[in-house]
Amino acid sequence: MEPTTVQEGVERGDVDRPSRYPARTPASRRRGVLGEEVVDYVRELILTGTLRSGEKVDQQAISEALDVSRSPIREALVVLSREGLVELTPRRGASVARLSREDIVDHYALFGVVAGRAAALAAEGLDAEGLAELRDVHASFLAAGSDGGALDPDDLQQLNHDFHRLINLAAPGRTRWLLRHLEHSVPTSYYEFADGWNRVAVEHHAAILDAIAAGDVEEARRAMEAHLQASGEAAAAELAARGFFDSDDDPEADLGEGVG
Amino acid sequence: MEPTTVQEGVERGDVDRPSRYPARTPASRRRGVLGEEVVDYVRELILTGTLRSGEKVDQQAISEALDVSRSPIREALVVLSREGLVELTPRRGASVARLSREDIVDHYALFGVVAGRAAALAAEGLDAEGLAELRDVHASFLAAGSDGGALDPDDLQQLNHDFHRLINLAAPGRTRWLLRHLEHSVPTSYYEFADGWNRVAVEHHAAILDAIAAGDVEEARRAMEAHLQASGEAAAAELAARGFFDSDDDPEADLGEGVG
DNA sequence: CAAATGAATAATGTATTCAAAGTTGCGAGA
DNA sequence: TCTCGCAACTTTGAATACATTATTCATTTG
Repeated sequence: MEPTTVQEGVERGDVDRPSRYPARTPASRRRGVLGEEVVDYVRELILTGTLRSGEKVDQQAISEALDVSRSPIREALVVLSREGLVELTPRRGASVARLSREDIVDHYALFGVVAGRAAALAAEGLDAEGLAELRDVHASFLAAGSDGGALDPDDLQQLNHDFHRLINLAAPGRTRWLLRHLEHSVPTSYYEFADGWNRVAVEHHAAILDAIAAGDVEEARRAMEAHLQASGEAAAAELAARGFFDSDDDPEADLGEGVG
Repeated sequence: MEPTTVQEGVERGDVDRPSRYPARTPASRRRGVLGEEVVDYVRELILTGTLRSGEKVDQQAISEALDVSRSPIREALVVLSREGLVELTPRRGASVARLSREDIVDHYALFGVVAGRAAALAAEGLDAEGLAELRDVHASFLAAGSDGGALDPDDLQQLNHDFHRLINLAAPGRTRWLLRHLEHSVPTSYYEFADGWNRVAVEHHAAILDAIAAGDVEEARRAMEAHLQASGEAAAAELAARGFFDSDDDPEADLGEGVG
């Protein structure tokens, strides 16, 4: 790339900028997906609360942190703005979207409404094979949950994901497409199986599975909506713990621009 | 532009400045929004059937057509890929998404499910003022529909849009956000009031309005879902007429990859 | 002393350049 | 003649360069 980078002259005391944008250089730097890499990077910064609500997103800082030019960063910011995680203001760049707790809960409610449609369709016409697979995955999930943590969180996350994916397969392509996007633009991986959430999730999944197996369309929809609504509460709690939301009692909150 | 738009997010410090200098946004200022311009341009090319399903999107051609560099074009393609109108393949560029008739119908079904949620919320707690406004808009729409075309399509479109917007105001921010995106990534402006569609729409709107006014949550949801499902059929028909879908009689149809 | 003005600085949006991968077309060999 | 392979051409994706606008900061002025 650029071995002769001009790094001198940056002797200012901005030691906190690199801390907020941790350097990262994955070995798999394939060309053509750099933008996606940046998306994941920034999304994680936002969802983990490193970048606070309303804060300006510094393109150059990301550029230096990931050793990537601003072109893919710009594209990533466009993606994130479509996900609703950042706001683009024409000549003023990107800032972290001001999502309230209500927004998160609402997001999951939407998620539930759409996933409920998928569940209803699954209850209507899921073939025997699909149902068997679904039972299988649920059994594993159930076992893992009862063991009290025999599997690591990643596996639980995978099982949870598989459960939903199998159901969503019953839905048409566009529904699955929207579900993918709704899932990605909000935390699903980190929080979900902390505490006793997997216990709750297992029960929810059981209810959903039963309804689908019984061909009870309305109940499948209702159970799925309830499940994701509860997930929303869990997600909101987790995000709050991370300092994702604006806190009035936080005096250090105004790091960047004094907004409101 | 549109004085009826709900402006949100513009929270620049000085809110009430008793100034004699009214704000003005010159249309000539097209810097910083070039990407949006390209988005609209390409989207129209796709939705009008000029760019056919599966066809490659030529960045250089757009660049020359709009006299714009490839940077904003690239960003526009990212936006369109998030809307599901184009597909980005890592080193092979962008191609028009292969949306089937089923996809369009499904898209509107999703639209209906989400809008149905908004309608349900409206039925739950729309204030008197909002309800009055809604009745007002509907009355205008009804009159225009009965006249048999006294207003031009743009005005009808505007009234239709207002009707839905007023209902959606009862929903939380994220629901409105998703509805906006669902609306934009599919034809809503061109087809809707051709033929006798406005007659049908008026009836649907009446049913929705009645349910909301009566506070019948379930009926409001059902009526809204039915309305958008019907809209989906109309949209699919219009798109088919434009040659949007792959036609079997077109031997040049299979240009790209076969998508399972 | 506060507010306002203007220059200096930084950051953004867009254009342009560059390297790498894809695509195409032609010729050699079976 | 058909197929495979190689080289020239295209196009993409990323980096860099440039022009314009936002922001900061010191100075001035009432």
